[in-house]
Amino acid sequence: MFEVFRKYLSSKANLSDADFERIKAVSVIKKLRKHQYLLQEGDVWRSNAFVAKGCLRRYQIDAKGQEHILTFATENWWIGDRDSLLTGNPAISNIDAIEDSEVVLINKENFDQLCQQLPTFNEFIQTILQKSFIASQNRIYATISYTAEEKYQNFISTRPELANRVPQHMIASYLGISAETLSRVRNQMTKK
Amino acid sequence: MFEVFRKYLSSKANLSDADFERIKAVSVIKKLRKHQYLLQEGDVWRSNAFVAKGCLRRYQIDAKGQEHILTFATENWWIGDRDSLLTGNPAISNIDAIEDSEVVLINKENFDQLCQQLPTFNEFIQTILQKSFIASQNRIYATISYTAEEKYQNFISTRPELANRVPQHMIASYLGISAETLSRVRNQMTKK
DNA sequence: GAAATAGCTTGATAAATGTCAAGATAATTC
DNA sequence: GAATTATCTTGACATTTATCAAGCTATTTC
Repeated sequence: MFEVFRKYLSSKANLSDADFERIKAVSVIKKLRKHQYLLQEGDVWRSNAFVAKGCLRRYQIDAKGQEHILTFATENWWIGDRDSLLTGNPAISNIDAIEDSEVVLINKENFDQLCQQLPTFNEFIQTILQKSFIASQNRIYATISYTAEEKYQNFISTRPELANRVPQHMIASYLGISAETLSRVRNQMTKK
Repeated sequence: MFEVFRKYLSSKANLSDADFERIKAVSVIKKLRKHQYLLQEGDVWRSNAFVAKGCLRRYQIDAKGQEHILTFATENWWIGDRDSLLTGNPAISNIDAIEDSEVVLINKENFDQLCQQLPTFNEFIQTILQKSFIASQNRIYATISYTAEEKYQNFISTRPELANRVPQHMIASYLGISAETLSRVRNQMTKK
C-alpha cells in the first residue's frame, strides 16, 4: 500500500529515492474494516492520514444525537482532525471507514520533520492546505446560498466520485438537508 | 498606520528592527471610504491585505443578484481572495469597506519573499492559514446543523466584536438566513 | 434642517424543507 | 439462504424560514 502513496507523492512533488525511503520509514499502514473508527470523539488526533484505498468520513454529532458529515475522503485524499492536531485538545469529530480501507499514517512529529527536511514535500503540503481552505469557503457559499437541489447538483459536479459510492443519507448529511428531501430532489431531477 | 501593523506583527512573530524595515519597505497603505471596493468581481487579486483600521466584507453575488457574505474583517484581520491569488483567475468575490478603513497591502511576490526570508513571519502566516481553515470548517458545521437562532447565538459568541458593529442584514447574509428571520430571532431572544 | 436613504421591525402569506411512518428493495450477516 | 439490517422512496402533515409589503426610526446627504 505504500506504493499508492509513493505514486501519489511522485505526481505532486519532486522527490529522490532517498526522500521516499525517509518518508516510508515514518509511514504506518493501517487497515480499517467498514464502520471501524480511525478517530473517536474525545481522543486526541496526532497524525496525518493519507487514504490509499477505500473511503472514510469525518463527522460531528450534535446535541440531538444527529451526525453531520464534514468531510469525505477517498483514494489520494488526506483526512484528520486539524483542530485536535494543532491544539492537542480532544477531538470533537469522529472519523470512520465507509468501506474497508487502508490509510498511511504519519505522526505529527515525523510529519513536521519531513516538511522541514524536504522542501518540495513541504511546498505541496502547503498547497493542499491552501486549496482545502478555498474549497471550504466555496462550500460555505454553497451552503448559505443554494437550494436543496442546487446543493445536490453542485455536489455531483464537485465530488462526482462520491455520488454513486456513498449512501445518500450521508450525502444529505454532508449537504445539510434531510435524506427525504434529497430523495425527492433526485426524483424531480430525473423528470426533467 | 504601519504602526498598527508593526504592533500586530511583533505580538505574533519574533522580528528584528531590520525585519520590520524590510516589511515596511514592501507595505502599501490604502485608505478606503465606506462603500469603496478593495476588490471587484472580475479583477485579479494579487495581494495580501491586513486591516489596520475599519471593517471590510468579502461577498459573492448569486444568479438572482443576492449578496452572500463570506468574510468580515476588522482590525488585525487579513482579507483577500485566496482563490484568485493562488490561481491568477479573475475573482468571483467582491471586497468592500463597511466603514472608512485603512489596509496594509503587500503584493504576492513581496509577500512570498518575506515568507522565504523571515522564518518566523512564514511560520505565523502558516498558522493563520491553519486556524482559518479550522474556523471555516466550524462554520460549515454551524451552517449545516444549526437553526436560525443557534446560528445567531453562535455568531455572537464567535464574533462578538461584530454583533453591534455591522448592520444586521449583513449578519443575516453571513449566516445564510433572511434579515426578517434574524430580526424575529433577536426579538424572541430578548423575551427569554 | 429637509429630504432622501438605509436599517429594522412586524404582519400576512407562501414556499421550502423537515419529521414521522410505512413499505419496498437491496445488501449484509450468521 | 434465511433473517436481519440498511437503504431508499413516498405520502401526509408540521415546522421553519422566506417573501412581500408597510411603517417606523435613525442616519446620511445635499
